Amino acid sequence: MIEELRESYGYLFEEDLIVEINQVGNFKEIPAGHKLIDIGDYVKSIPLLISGAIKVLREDDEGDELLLYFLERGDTCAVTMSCCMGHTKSDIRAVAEIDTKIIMIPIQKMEEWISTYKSWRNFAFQSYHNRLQELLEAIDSIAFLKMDERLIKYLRNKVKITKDEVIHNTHQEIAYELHTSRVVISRLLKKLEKMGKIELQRNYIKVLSL
Amino acid sequence: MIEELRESYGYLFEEDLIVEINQVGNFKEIPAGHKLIDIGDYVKSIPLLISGAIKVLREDDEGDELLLYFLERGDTCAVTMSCCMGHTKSDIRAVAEIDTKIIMIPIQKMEEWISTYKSWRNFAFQSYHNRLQELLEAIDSIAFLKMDERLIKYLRNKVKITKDEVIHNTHQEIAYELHTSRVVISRLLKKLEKMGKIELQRNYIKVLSL
DNA sequence: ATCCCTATGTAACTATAGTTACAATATGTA
DNA sequence: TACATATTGTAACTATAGTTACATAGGGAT
Repeated sequence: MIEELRESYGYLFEEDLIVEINQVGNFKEIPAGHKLIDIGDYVKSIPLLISGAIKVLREDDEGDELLLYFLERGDTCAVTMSCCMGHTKSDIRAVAEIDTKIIMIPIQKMEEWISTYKSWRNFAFQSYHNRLQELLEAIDSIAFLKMDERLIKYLRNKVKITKDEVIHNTHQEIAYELHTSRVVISRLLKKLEKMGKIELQRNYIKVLSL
Repeated sequence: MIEELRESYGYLFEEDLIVEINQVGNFKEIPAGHKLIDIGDYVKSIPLLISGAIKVLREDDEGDELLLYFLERGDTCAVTMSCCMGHTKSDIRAVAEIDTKIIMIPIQKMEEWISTYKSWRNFAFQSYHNRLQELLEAIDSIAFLKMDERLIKYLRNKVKITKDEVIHNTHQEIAYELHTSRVVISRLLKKLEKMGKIELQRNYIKVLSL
């Protein structure tokens, strides 16, 4: 397990820190679809991603969702970090998009390392930086793009994250993540199919050229 | 000037740091409407707000804007900080909403203090935390609210930030900040006026009960 | 006063998205 | 096989937002 850690974070952290993460961190394998953190949860540790992908979602009053962004190898969830340090409840939901390996770091260690390891501190700042960028990207999509463009962006991103040109989602699931209705998604997908960009099947979508 | 600094940041920073900020910081008075930072600018210093308010905006491909959030006393712009530390161009625009006093901190000092002053480091993390929250709020508004609700939220916020129940903006200006068209805003404002919530005049809007 | 520019009001229309309703098809299970 | 359930396709309609076009009005400058 320390080899995997070294592989993902060796270029970021000194050996001392890697060893310490290996000691105090809690290695976990998360199956696709499993919920890591929910809205309202008190968070006592933050995840470092070793492999796989985690999607981060926001919820409205009615309980409907909106996909914010994905976390990948080498990422951590700055929003969770932010909750940890502010000792507030989580305001996002995190769900494994594919099978994922993570190391959970307890909050005390996380805060301690900010003082003791410069590389960890830089990592923390860099994570915030990355998350701000992702949120700005999300805002751009929602505020500036129409649903058809958002859908295309979503499909492209899905292929990139899952490394699979076949998207294993129903129209309903896609509608949830884009915070719209199934009928709207079916309509737009059908249009993309007629343009020869995708191929629609039950329970999956094959991306041809987007 | 150090008194104003102490007033706004004394509860956050130790006296040593206050003195140092006073020495290296560049005190500036910004008149309402003045642009502090534009998209694409290289940023070599970050602002600490002493008084007033700064609005932070995002731009789309066509050059149209979207208001993200306001900065107030005790705030700094984490997005700018993030650009500084990543040595990238600014991806937002910052404009004084009202007359504003700030102290500009050069980037080298900012990074130095992260190592030397624990209170500064906490401040930096707290700023990121606050900005993430504001961006999530912005996403909620754009993704989950309809234009009429967004407008009400906007008007309420404007009153709070400017501490003035009279909003000195044209419909066109409001439309820019909400990334919609003037006609839409005029329409919705007229509806609010008919409901007795606001009073419309040329060049300003009086908020009665929102 | 007259002129000009900006701001606002409003109608009519279009475009996009969301909703309702139902048919058709696929897939798994008894 | 027959049935139940989930998924997708589609039409028809409504709601919301964006666009175009033009009228009206305020307020300053000459």
